[in-house]
Amino acid sequence: MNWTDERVEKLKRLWSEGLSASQIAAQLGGVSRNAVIGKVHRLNLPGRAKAGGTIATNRTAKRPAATAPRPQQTFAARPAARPVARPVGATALKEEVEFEASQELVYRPASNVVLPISRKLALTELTERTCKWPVGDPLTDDFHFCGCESPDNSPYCTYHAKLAYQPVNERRRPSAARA
DNA sequence: CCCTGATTCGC
DNA sequence: GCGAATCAGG
Repeated sequence: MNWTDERVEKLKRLWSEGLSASQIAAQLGGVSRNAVIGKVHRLNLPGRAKAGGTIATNRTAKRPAATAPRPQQTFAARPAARPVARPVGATALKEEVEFEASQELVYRPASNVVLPISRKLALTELTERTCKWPVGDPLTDDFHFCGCESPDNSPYCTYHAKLAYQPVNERRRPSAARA
């Protein structure tokens, strides 16, 4: 992934808006936060006043825009298809089925990934370089695809490619042995 | 430990 | 020029 003019421009914009290097890296896709920081320095962009989350306050016209705090994102999974209760009624299977049916799965992204700003593309707007992660319910008008730039050979943007959802419900399957 | 940006230095 | 490794700090 090379620094095209377009990507450099985006980097400058996001940096001036106060996004962190890791967030910018997630938006650009295909680069690490180190790469972003390195590029910022090579471009001689004004750095942050102090490290560690505090946003710079000085200088001409480089006021960081309101850093819209990223809301704690939670994703309510579509209710899983209710398992069909089979006539083969072993107790274990019944418990399994009831367990599945009672699960209200709530997913949250792993803490070390940054949610990209979805471009909300329609299916027909996708290209080889846009993230194809579906968002929303396909049966509604809100359904779209992430559409962020995806790295080479990846159908998804950096975020969605390594997204590791974890069930908040830690409840174990009845048959699972305690560790 | 999580995160942040800054710096170094081999490539 | 690039960015991983590393450092220093909140």
